[in-house]
Amino acid sequence: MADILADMGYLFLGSRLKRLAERLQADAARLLKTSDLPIQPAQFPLLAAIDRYGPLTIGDAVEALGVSQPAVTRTASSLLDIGLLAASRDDADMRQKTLALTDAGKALMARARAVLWPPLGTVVTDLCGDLSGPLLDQIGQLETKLDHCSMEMRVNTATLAARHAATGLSIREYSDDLAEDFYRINAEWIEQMFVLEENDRQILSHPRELIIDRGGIILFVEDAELGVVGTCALIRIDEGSFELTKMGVSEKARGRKAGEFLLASILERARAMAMDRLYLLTNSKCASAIHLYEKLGFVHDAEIMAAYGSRYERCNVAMSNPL
Amino acid sequence: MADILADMGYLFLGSRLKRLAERLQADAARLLKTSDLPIQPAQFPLLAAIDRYGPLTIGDAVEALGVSQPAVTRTASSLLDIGLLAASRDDADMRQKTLALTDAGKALMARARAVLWPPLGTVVTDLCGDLSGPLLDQIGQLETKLDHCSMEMRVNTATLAARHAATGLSIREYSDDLAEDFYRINAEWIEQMFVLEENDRQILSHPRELIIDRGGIILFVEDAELGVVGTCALIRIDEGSFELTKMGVSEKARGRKAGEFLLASILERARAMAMDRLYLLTNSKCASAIHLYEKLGFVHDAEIMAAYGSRYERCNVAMSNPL
DNA sequence: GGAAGAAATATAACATGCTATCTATCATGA
DNA sequence: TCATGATAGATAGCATGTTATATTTCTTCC
Repeated sequence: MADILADMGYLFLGSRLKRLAERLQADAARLLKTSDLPIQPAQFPLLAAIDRYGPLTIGDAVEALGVSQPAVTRTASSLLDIGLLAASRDDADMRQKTLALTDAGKALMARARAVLWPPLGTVVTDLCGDLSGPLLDQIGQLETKLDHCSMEMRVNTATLAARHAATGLSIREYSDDLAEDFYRINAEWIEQMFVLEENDRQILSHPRELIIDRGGIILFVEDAELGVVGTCALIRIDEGSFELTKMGVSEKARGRKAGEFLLASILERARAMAMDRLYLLTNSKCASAIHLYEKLGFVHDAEIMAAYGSRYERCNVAMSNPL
Repeated sequence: MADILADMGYLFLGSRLKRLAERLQADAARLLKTSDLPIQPAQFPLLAAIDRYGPLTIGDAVEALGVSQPAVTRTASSLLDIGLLAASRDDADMRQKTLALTDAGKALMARARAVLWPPLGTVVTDLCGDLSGPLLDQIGQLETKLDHCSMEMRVNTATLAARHAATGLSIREYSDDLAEDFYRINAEWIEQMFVLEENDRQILSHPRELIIDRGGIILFVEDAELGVVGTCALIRIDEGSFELTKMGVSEKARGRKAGEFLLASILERARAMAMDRLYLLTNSKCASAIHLYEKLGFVHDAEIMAAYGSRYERCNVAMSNPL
């Protein structure tokens, strides 16, 4: 089914912008919730305006926000109710009401500036920086990008990345010049704990053909000094089923949460792909890995074990992620 | 007071898009009303989708519109209520509901295609065609344009223009190569009925300096065969007051509503400029002009007469427009 | 100094988007 | 064949935008 709003072009520009805006706002609402900033997205601009310009009357805020006066009045009321704003009547003019941030309001804005704005700003700037051409084209491109990976996921990933950047770690996408690293890192731990099965060798030797080209993903974690120190793959098994596999972190880089960073990153990507099922197969000897899987939401799954357990000799544990 | 949404750039992109979208939708609502299309702007995409793709189930429509299922269900219900859509349950699957246009719905869409889409499409395409650069810049440019003249006004003007285009008339903005026409057309009628005062001569000789550069407007009406046959100006007297003046149509072009077209066009522009007061000064000898002024909303105004009546020798009638 | 109009907010009513959840029907598998 | 889960749509409830209008307070002018 085609998209009528895109089909009609400029004629339905208003509806299309609204749809895009709602989508961004819905993501913003979820981000505010996960960042533990207990406000609604529409309340943010008013707080930001007062934070930036100092105390404002309702009328000032109407101008600063560019929305209707009743909208500002309602937003202000709700912020007064939850104690983020305080109102004072001016002696000079008892009609006016001056809104100022309370300490709680200041604290909230400080937190927002610290934890939400940096990743959000980066993500939106990057997202829009790539766009080009006429307005409608840019909107179409933006919609396509968001279809592929929502704003929320992008911000979560960026947040995670920022947290680890401080420790010198960063995530890289697959490219052919990383194929060797993919082999090396996995061969290292597999040979140490088990034996390389033919199945392993095939996949490790042909990552582009057997993983990427079939709709899978490979990510790497790179240390600023040590280079590429970890990798992990999602292989598409059938239409909506993916297997998380070939996850390894070099011994020299252990103990720095590189594995957690990698796994969390690939899970973000997985969630953005609307897959039905994500599972993994491993062995009870890999206790620390299993602990990590559990930490990030995987649960033991007998059904998966029964269905796929025979694919590797070494497999005796199966887990799935509810996504 | 600055605009916080613009100030914060990409960070508040969602809110900014929403504001812009609401603005366009509000204008669309007014246009639907004035075009006597008794529906809400959000109902339009559903009708258009069915009109274009044929009968749809609710589920199909969800895909086509790209909004949530409850939104589609509600829109469909309201359109069923007012008789523009008809629903039928499919024998094959009693859960599904197929929506089709009724005769009334088809008639409405036909009318919309005939009277609303052409001017709306033209206006939005023109408006967005001029935009360039990154997304935020284009949004800013679009906002500025709409501040200057709303979507609704632009469409009304375009509609008017289309109606007159059929008779070979079109409106042109001031440009320096039309300065001669401005002088010629006004000198013609003034000299015929009165005498050219020094005041007139100044203004007619320096339209850019004395009108355009001071925030005023000059429009011309052009005939496909006869060339420029009429003109009219709005002069800014002070901050919010404008005087409509120097309106004339060549004798050879009378009787073709060129004057009405011109005056209606400049009034559209005037309304878009949020002026406090718009008045004109004329003489009771100009009976047909006064009739036209009255037709388009001007009323006799003694207060204006008292305040400004002495500016021209020939003035004995003052009128103002409530805008 | 008091009435009238203007200005700053508040309130009401409605349009529309969303998420979450309910209901009715269909499809599937023991 | 019937329970069970999936699917299509309906409903409830909220967020947030709008316009129209009411209320309170100020300003201005006779």
